[in-house]
Amino acid sequence: MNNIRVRFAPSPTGPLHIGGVRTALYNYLFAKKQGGSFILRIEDTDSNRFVPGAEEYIIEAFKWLGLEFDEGVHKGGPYGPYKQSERKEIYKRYVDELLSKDLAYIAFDTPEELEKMRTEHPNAQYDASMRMQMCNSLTISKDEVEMRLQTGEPFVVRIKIEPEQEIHVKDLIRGDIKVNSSLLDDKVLYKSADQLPTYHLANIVDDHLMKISHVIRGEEWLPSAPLHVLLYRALGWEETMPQFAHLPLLLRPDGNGKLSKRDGDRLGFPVFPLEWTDPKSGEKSTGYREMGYFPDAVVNLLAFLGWNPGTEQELFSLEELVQTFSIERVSKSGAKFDLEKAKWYNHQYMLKKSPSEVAELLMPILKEKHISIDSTKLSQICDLVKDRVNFPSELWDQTFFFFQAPTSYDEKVVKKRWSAEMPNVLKTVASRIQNVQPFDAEKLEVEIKNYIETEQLNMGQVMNCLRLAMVGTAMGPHLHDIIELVGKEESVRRILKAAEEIK
RNA sequence: GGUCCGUUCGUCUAGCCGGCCUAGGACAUCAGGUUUUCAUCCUGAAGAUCAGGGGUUCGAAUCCCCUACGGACUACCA
Repeated sequence: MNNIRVRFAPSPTGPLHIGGVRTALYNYLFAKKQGGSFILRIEDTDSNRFVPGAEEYIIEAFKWLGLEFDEGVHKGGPYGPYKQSERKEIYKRYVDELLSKDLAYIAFDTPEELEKMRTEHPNAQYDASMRMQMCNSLTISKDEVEMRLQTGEPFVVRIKIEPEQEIHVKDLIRGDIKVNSSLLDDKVLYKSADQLPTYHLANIVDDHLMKISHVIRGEEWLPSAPLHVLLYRALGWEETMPQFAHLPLLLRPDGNGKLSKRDGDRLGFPVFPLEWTDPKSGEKSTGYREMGYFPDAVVNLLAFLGWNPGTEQELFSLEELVQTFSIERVSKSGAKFDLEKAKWYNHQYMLKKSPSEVAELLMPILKEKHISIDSTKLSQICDLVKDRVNFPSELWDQTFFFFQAPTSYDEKVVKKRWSAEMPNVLKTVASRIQNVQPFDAEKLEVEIKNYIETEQLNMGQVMNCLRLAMVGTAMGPHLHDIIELVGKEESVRRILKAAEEIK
């Protein structure tokens, strides 16, 4: 382990959004490429928004994706605790330090007073130009501050931003960003109500204490990055400040805007890695896992939403991504999620699976239908159809005829291919295949083709009618393979039945 | 409104330290081919005047400026 340390720091306010998963993935790839550490920290400084189950969900999601943390809430580590609500005392120390250094101040303004200030001065913010008109330790006497504190009056601590300073944020993806400090407001760092810091302070303190070397996070944090730089400076940590990289956002597939849960529901793709049931409303949202996406496919497709290797290779395992990833190749503009490409990725990973792995995917569906089958045979079946499906759920539609006889015959195909002599042709085929030894695709093909050719029948017509008998419609893998796997007895039965029933 | 970030085929993007770009690849689309069928697969086509306008230069998608558009942020949320 070297000194590269990155963290993924979600707040447990609900299920993990797929954009968050991508942020975590980029953090992971960045760290692992350099042999660094990947840390999970839970940012639960907003007690009002806590959602039960969210933390467990996050951990399970990464387990499914195969992204393993080196340190974190669920496995500890040398820089714990990794949950901000358990670090109250730590933050308090630094709040006091900022206060004593006069780099922050105590404010007593009520929500109503703040509201009033904002309506009276529409373009104003709580900053150097405004703070002397507000109720805080800068405007009231020391004694009064003391008295208010004694009586337990709620307060917040705000950072005291020095105006007219030029702040530089160095971003690994976007380069140097300059902002004048006058544009920043005196952000709340700490609230007495729950004795917790806000994101900004907790974030800086934790990243410093946990020796985070690189902060890789979503673009929505870019506007507050200058504030963070100022906080590092105020705490005397600017020398060891982590490097920043702000990732482009994941956008909705149609129109513009940030990807949201609603888009997923409307357009039919998941925005969450795993299924999530809202504990309050009971509303259920599907996940990639439940839709039949493979974790390595999700990792692969997410990696390519905003990054590419610069070569023409598009299929990467997690290990290959680790080797190839570089933060410099992350693009600057937002990426729209493309459902079709997502399906294609899943298909590619379906193709990579062995017949027995695909059989494992089909097994639960068969079990549900009370169908039992020899596992070697099932593997053979799956080998025949795996290149025809994107998701495990499509497997049944491609294989049902191996397990049960068709219950109806596709009228279109009947109309196109059937003729008066077909019943007799089928009967002859049925009797001919009785004697095929061994009963395999190769021998069956010879026998059937031989018959069609010597009798000078129409190959397309006979084969399609035979398929109609075996499958019920014009689809599926090579017919001889189907007949072999369905078996002699059942195949003959189906062919004779079709000869009787199709008119 | 203000601040910051962004803008190459429908989508993800390559290219961006200027000439090899008549802008490359992938997904999707369409057309052929393979196949007894459907799917896969193979081949090909169509698809971007590089957001628009000005510069700089012998030469710009690539550098600079302006405009437009999009997004994020603008909470005692993260």
